Amino acid sequence: MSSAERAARRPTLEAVARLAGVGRGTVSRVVNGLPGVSAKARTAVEAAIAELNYVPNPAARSLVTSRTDSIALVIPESESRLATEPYFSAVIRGVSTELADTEMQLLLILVRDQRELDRLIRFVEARRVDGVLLVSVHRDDPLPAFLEKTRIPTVLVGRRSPDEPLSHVHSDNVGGAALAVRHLLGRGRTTVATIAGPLDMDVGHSRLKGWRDAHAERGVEPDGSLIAPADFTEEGGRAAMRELLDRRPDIDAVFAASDVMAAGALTELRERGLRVPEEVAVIGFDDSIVARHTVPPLTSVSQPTEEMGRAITRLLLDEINDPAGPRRQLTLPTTLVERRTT
Amino acid sequence: MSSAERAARRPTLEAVARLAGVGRGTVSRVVNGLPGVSAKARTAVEAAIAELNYVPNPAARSLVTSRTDSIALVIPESESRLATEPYFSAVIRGVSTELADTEMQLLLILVRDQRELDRLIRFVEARRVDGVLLVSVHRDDPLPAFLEKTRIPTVLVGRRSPDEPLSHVHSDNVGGAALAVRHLLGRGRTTVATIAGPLDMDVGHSRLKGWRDAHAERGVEPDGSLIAPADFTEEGGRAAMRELLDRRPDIDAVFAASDVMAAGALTELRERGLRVPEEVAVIGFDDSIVARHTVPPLTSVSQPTEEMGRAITRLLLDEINDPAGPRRQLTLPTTLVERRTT
DNA sequence: ACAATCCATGGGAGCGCTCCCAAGGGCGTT
DNA sequence: AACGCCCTTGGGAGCGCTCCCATGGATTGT
Repeated sequence: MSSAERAARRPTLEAVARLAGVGRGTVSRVVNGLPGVSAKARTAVEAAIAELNYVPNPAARSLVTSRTDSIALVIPESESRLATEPYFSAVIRGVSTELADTEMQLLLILVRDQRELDRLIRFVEARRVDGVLLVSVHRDDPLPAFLEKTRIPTVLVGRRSPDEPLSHVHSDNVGGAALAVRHLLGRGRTTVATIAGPLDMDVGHSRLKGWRDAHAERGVEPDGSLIAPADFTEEGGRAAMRELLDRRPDIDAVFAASDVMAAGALTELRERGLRVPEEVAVIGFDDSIVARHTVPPLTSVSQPTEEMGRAITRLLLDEINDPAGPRRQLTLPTTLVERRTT
Repeated sequence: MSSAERAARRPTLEAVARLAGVGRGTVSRVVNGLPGVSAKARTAVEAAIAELNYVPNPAARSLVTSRTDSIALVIPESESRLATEPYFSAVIRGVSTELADTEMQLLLILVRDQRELDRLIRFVEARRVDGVLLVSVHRDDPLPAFLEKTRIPTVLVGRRSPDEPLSHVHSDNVGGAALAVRHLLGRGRTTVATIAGPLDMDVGHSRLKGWRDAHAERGVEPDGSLIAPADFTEEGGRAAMRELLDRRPDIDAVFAASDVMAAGALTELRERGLRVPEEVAVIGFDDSIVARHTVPPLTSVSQPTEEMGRAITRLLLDEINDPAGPRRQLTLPTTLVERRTT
């Protein structure tokens, strides 16, 4: 059976070398696009590769180079968010696009409980990827620290705090939020509340800071009763809106730190019979598809989500190629997209 | 530097064997949970593994076993759909959940253009995964045929046609559609149009068939003017609704083959001042989050998307373990979720 | 024309693991 | 007491590739 097995087996470098009448080294050089191969040899090898339909065995390559040619995208989020947030899809698309002209592959790892976390840790320790992209970081998330310790190339989307040491990409959350609030204030709204994101995340803090900054520019110190933090979910946004309205019936505008939360707020406003935007103006953040679907369509701060996916990928590939280099970071601009809620 | 390098390098099986005072074979047996190891040897090996923090090198293992311990989830869709369809996220969650107590990893591969397709083909030919999950199959998609030819374990979500030879999982599209239309007809609606899915996909056909079946049960042969196919996008749904209304102003109900298309239809109805559900009732399909967000909230046929993700994964793992066995297939039930559009 | 270079080339060594077989030790049987 | 069996064990061979070095031929300079 040995010869039959051998026939069924995929061709190896060796087989190509024999057929092309050259040595293994030469084939390897051709396959990897390395210099130092004569035109004649290259042609012969290429013909042999085509004839045998040769494809290199990645495991064998990986064993000696100790590269895996793949990166992991880690999404540490509860069920609900991945379901709701078009944000993640956009990032995935960006990553995939940037990877398209690479030989790198994308591993998707959802971390929703301890079991999945352990699995990820084992995985990274086995160095089954060359680098890690981590989306949605919480202030005290143990994961970034773990990755840092392991010294595996890592790029975060977002950051734990303003002085994040790891490479990361984030959008100009402070600026974007200020943009939104400035817009509201500039149109005569006087009592602008905010549904903040989780305050254990830098996005939460930064968007809240933007809200504060815009007020400060006008010399006003907004009251704490105008702030209600929520958890980026729709139900959370709705509850926050309810709380805000109960506390401050005089609210005439709301800046929500995400579209999904804004959608929840809109539901609450509708329920209470408050007209949007006449009585209460609303602005969201993310400019996701939900913003186009609310009634009325939601004015929102747009961040280039897909571009963020591309950016983190680029930075990660850089870092993989030069792990000793400095950490990379990038802030992407935000813009205001006006629709009907303002 | 050789000794320094050696020190920095991760521990190998050999190192564990030395420390435990046993042979490589014994360590390998312990690591892989194989029988034929004495309790004493097992204990010694486990201690050594813990002390060295040993993690097996997957590339070395893969080289000899020619398994990769990973599967690919292939999503061959245009930008727009991945963005819009919560469907994909749900499937991903299901897959990930099912994989959680496995050592298998998930590779996500988006195939949006020829370049990405070529890349996928190379990838599968290099056998960089043990199996493939393919979502969203079109009738003449070359991919299933390619996978079949390559003889790599494959499970489809959906099917090319009712006699799909490859393993697959799909929901009861015919039954679900019939459920919806029966509901409409049962409530006194007389002119039930349908916005069909792409007719080059089995889902498109099957849901259309369900619409026909429910009419047939009542002995009516619905007119072709009540059918408008679209492409599962919101804009497509809206255009189809427009067309339908222009053709048949007497329509008093619409069954859309997806929630996203139903959302488009609602927009068009609102624009025309037609009240939902009073003048026109609407039912969607998928019961995705968009169904909860339309105004009014959309009645929809629910399919267990996350369960589909789990199911395809189970079937794929089966098929990987027993590639010679018969092809697997599974039909999952659908239910009607009533909201405010009926 | 001869030496000094340079470039293309072949192939040995080795990456870390699994597979498998031969060997050793303990036990039961007659 | 001698033999046979079974279970545990160690380690050689080999998976397919890259890395690197020694070799030989062609090229250039004087």
